[in-house]
Amino acid sequence: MQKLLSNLKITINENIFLKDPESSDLGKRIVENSILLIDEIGFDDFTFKKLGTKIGSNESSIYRYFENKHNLLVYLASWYWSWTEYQLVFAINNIADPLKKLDLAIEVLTKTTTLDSTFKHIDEVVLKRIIINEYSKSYLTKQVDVDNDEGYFSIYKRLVIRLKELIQEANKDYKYAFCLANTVIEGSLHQQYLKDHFKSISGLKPNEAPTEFYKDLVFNTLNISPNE
Amino acid sequence: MQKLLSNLKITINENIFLKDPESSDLGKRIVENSILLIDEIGFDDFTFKKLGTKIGSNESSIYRYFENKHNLLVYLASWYWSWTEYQLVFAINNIADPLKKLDLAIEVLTKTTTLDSTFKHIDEVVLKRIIINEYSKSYLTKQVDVDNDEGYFSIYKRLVIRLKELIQEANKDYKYAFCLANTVIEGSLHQQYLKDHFKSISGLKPNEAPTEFYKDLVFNTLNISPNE
DNA sequence: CAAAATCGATAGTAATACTATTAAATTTGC
DNA sequence: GCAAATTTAATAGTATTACTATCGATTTTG
Repeated sequence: MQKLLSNLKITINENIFLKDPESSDLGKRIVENSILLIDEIGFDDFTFKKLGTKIGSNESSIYRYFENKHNLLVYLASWYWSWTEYQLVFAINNIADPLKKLDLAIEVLTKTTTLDSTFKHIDEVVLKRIIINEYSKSYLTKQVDVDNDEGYFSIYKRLVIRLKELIQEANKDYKYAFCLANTVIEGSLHQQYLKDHFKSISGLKPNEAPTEFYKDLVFNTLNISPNE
Repeated sequence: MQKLLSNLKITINENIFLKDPESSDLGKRIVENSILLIDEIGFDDFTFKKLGTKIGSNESSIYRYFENKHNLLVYLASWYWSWTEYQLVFAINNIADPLKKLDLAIEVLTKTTTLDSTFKHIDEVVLKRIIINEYSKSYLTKQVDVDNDEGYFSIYKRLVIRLKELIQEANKDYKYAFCLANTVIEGSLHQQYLKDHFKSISGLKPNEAPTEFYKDLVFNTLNISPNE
């Protein structure tokens, strides 16, 4: 995708990190290479020691940026959802028709991710793979309620609320707008996981995004159809 | 729920365990108490050592039943999905109308779980909570493709295929039967998780199951409605 | 240019996720 | 009913993880 804004900065809740990784070269290398390393060996086998070796730095230095690897994952996820939110906002900006807005929103939220050159140190395609493979591990924990109170998931929740409002705008009488919004956002990740690892029960072809499925699902459920 | 069959035995793929936990008293205590302990402290903090202490047995004895805690989780999940499959099969048995069958299937797959007295050593209500909180960790791993080849997820996949066929029976022309089947089964777990931990974006009330949402979703999407 | 902040290196700890061995207890097979 | 086979408990041990603490050396900044 092309640049949306040349000086766009993604802002992440300060509770998530100890020192802002955007504030130094080392911080950016931590973020950049943690994405590559988690993609390579998986979050479960990922350690700060291995990351330190990869970036030619020390384990203890990484601990000065993030309390632990869990918080680093929350940081990466927040970055991804914030980036996605920007795309959503730009996509529907200046569009008046609620159905067209909803159509574009589903498009942004379910399509295959492409590289955004605005952020040099972040590979969005690889990051998306991490979100698909690891995102649920960031909240399926015993500390989820504490983390939630700290605001760790506020960007994600804001995105769900945005989609919920677009759904409600498109059909004022629909009773399950929140459930449907969650279905599209989280479900889309799951469908993409199935495509790669559970082919026999996935309804998607190797290079297909679940976009058409979700558009059909949402517009039929709301009993409306988007004006083309 | 009442007994379906008094001598029902849930059969689990032999690759998942080293020694069948149903074959001994210790094995049953391992299964029974692992459910309670995982629910209590979460899968991430759960260890065989802690389980050994809880059942007054030894870590090394548990390792004779399961290679590691990951396989134990796969075992518990297989048990849950197999049990769910039985409920589904019995619910739609002898029903001819495809729409009524689909309606009952959604009911079974999305409703709140209640205790089944057929299995004395397994608390299905607690097990369901584990499935909601931990199931995705059983496949979001780097070994997922190997595990899949070993048949670790075959019961789950069979359940998705059953629902897909019911969907297709209800509407022969619908193009996304697999995507929709996955949406109902996996999505239902996610909606129940949100209800407990992300209230502000959950569309469900504290004691509400997502059943009505999914019935509305499926029947509107398929452009049909169940005959009552 | 001095003070403050940052970083790398090293060391250390408790816990985890196992494996191996051995002896005691229990089950079974005849 | 007893010997053989199996199962279990107990102990010990290993490599790795997930940190914390300390301490110079280097870099940044005011």
